[in-house]
Parts: sequence; C-alpha cells; structure tokens
Amino acid sequence: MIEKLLMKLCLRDELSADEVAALRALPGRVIDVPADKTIIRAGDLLNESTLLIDGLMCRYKDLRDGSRQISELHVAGDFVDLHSFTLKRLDHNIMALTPCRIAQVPHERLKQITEDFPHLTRVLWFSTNLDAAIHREWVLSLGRRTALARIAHFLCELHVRLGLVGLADGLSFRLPITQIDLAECLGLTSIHVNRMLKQLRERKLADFRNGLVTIADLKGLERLAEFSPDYLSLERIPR
Amino acid sequence: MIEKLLMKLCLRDELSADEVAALRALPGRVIDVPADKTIIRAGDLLNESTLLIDGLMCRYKDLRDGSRQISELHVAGDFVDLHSFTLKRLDHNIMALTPCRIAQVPHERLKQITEDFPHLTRVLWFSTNLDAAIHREWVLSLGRRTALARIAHFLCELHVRLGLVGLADGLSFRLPITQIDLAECLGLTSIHVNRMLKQLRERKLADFRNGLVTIADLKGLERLAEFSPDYLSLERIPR
DNA sequence: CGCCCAATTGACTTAAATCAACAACGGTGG
DNA sequence: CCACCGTTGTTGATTTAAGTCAATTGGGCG
Repeated sequence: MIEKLLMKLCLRDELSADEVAALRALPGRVIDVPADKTIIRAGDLLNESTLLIDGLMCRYKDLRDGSRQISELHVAGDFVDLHSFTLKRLDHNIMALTPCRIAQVPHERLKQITEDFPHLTRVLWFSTNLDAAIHREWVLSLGRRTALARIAHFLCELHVRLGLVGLADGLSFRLPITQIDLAECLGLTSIHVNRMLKQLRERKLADFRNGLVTIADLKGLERLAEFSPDYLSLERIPR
Repeated sequence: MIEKLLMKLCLRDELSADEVAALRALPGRVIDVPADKTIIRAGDLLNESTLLIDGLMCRYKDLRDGSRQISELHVAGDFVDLHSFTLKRLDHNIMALTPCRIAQVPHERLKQITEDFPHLTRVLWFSTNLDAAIHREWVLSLGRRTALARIAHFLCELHVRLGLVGLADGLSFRLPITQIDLAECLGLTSIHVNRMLKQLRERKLADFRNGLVTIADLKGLERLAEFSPDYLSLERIPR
C-alpha cells in the first residue's frame, strides 16, 4: 500500500527494517474518493494525515472573485498533508483531481514515530521540506517565467516526480487533468494554457492531449523551462 | 540572542525549561554580514543552519536572463535555513538585504535534539512547515492577486510577522529594503511597484517610504489584499 | 562636488486576460 | 438508439494590466 512512498524515501535515505515496519504500520482507514471532491478544508482541525495511494490530488486556495490557485499537485506515493501533523489546521483545501484511493494516518502514530524513531522522523521532516522546495520553484515560475516556460517547467517536474514512483513510461505519462486544472496550477487562464500547449506541440517539444503527456524533446523542453531537478533533492545521502 | 525565536515558538507551543535550554545551546558562531552579501548558494553542501538575530535576509533564485525571484523574506528571530538540516543542499540562495547579525547552528546539535527532545523536534518541524505555508500564500499572490493586492498582502504579512517579534510599533514598522527588492518578492518590476505604492498612498491605505511602512487603514488594506493571518498558524496549541 | 543608485514619471509595447463563438465529447434519459 | 446537455477544448477579436524604454529627480556619501 505504501510501496510508492517507500520507493521515494529509499531513493534518498537508507531505512532500517524497523523503520520500514513503522511506516507500514501507519495507514489506518483506506478510502476511495471521487474526482472533484474536496476532502479537507482550510481551517479544519485535523487529527490524521492523508497518504495518496492512487490518483491525483491537489492543494488549493480560492479568492473571493472565484479564482483558484493550486499550490501543489500530488501523485501516488505523496504524503499529501503530512504537514497537518504539526500545523493541526491547514491553510489550504485539498481535493481529488481524479478518482483517488487514500490512506488515513492518525497523527497519534506519527507522534509515536517522533518519540521512537529519530532518524525516521528526520526522513519524514525532509519530505515536508521537499514540498516546500517545490513551492519555491512554483514561486519562481509564477513570478518570473513566461507562460510557455511555466508549462514546460510543470511538465518537466511531473515527468520526474511520476518517474520516481514508476508512473512515467519513458517520455510519456498519464496526467488526467483538464486544461482548467493546469491553468489553476500555473496562474493562467485555461484559454492561454490552450494556446501555449498548441505552441509546445508546434515547436515539437511536448504534447498534452486526452490526459496523456508525451515529451517529444526533453532537452529542448528543459532548456525552455530552465529546468534542473536539483530542487527535488534526488541525491542519496549517507545515513 | 535567541529571544525573538523563543517569542515566536512560545506563542504557539509550551516549551519546558529543558527544551528552552536546548534551544539556547544551539548557536555556535555569531557573525555580522554586510548588506547585499549572499551567504549561502544553492547546491552548497551545508552542515549548519542560520538563525537570524538582527536584520533582514531573503531566499532567492535567479533565471538566466538575470531576473530574480525572492521566495521568502526573513526577519529577526527566523530560522532562515532550518530546512537545510534535512535537505543538506538548498535549492535557493540566501542573502542579507540589510546588515545582519546571524548565529550559525551546527546540524549536529539539531540532530541531537531529534534524538533527545521529540516534542521540541515537532516544534522545529512546525516552524519549517510554517515557512511552507508562507510560500503557499505567496504562490496565491503571484498566481492570482493583482499587483496592488499583492503589495497590500505583503505589507499585511510583514506587519504581523514583525509584530510577533516586537518589531512593529502599532501600525508602522521599519522595512529598510528597496523597491527593487520589493519587486523581486512580488514578481513585478520595480517601476510598477513604484506606481502601486503611489496608489496605496493616494487611497490612504498605506505608505512605504525611506524604509518605513505606515499603515493608514489596516482594515482597508486587509480587505484589498484579502488578507487573513490564519496561514501563519498563530493559534496556541495544547501540549 | 560629483557620483551612483534609488525613486519617480511619462510614453509606448506586449503578454496575457477577456469576450465571444463554436466544435468535440461523453454521459444520460426519453 | 439517439437527441440533448454540460463540460472541455479550440480559435479569433479585442482589451488591459503590467512591462519596457527613456528621461529626470533626489538623497547619501566618498
């Protein structure tokens, strides 16, 4: 159930058998969530965190005028709101972009990990810091990249992140979200996203169609996006 | 030396005498840094974190064309790169915006805290998650707020954050940064920032001049910005 | 005193938003 | 089975918020 989470954590850190066992013991209830359902609202008092087993979820905030900004997209294996363990109340909503399967992890069990497994605690702490690094890259995209580079960067990021959990097939991967969702990730209108996707296609860089992304020219896409995966902390560290 | 950090942490959490002592034992070398000096570069392998004692610092990234995006502004009492403890290498640079005094905290001492003080570990983990919450609010600003609302929101945030460490005097506070710095926080040009500051002045909402911010109409500014301090997790939590 | 950088303002350009149609598609119910 | 409907995707015409270019002011300081 938590295999994809383990895949990611073990890429960077060496986990002992005890630590893996502790992680395996985390999930409580497993729930299926339909697409478009908001499962957590900003401000709710929480006592469990959400582990995404399958599907795509996102964190988002709305403004009064109805405009929405997605602050992170989550893929299978992501601990979607591990940060609620320390925050208690989230500053954002969480919803399913596709039908999802999630596992709920009681905060009490996470607390026990911080009491008994200092190294594992650091590993989990790391994973929330990685989310923050992704936020910072998005801040850079939203603040300084053009619309085209922003989309290119987004596709590069998802290509790497999905690849880490075995969900990218070479240069193509399933990303069953609408152009509207994409626009809400990128701080654009869906109309402009549509035009920029067309350009990426015409420039033979990448194709996003029917929820399937196919990268035609990875180097070119990365150059356009100024993408480097460094911010994803893929380097293995010694225990 | 770490009084301002303690002020913030103790607002939210109850710290035992032992925990406070452990925090007080964190700082190693104390260093004075001149304005505009970049003290940490993305990708450097780090073995200590930086506690800001006095001054203003920021985290930033550059693009090839020379444009820069600041992803967070730090004030006295902030643990500027506590996240380098788990990340080992940062995805961004850190520089002083004003002359600063910093204390360097060896990662080894932080590691010892994770071994000996589970509750304190959770408090420190929380503080990196708070940074991430600030990032998310900036993502919302950059993605969806107008230039004017973005500036207004920025001023509201700094007003609260500086107030927490005793650096706001009612409705005014010192913020000795240039309009260029401000533009790099907000994903705008300094020229546009200048025009929007003028508007804030003309609308009798706030005045930013000579490094001093004076809020004329806090409610109005908050309304324009759609500012709510909830994302700063100011609520006290039971131990 | 003169230099440099920040701040300010005006004129003009541009990237992206908005407005408006329409096509494509999938589901649903008659 | 297919007509209908709502959502998503696509494209063109137009507007607009913010950027760019350019010139001027002004303060701090060596």
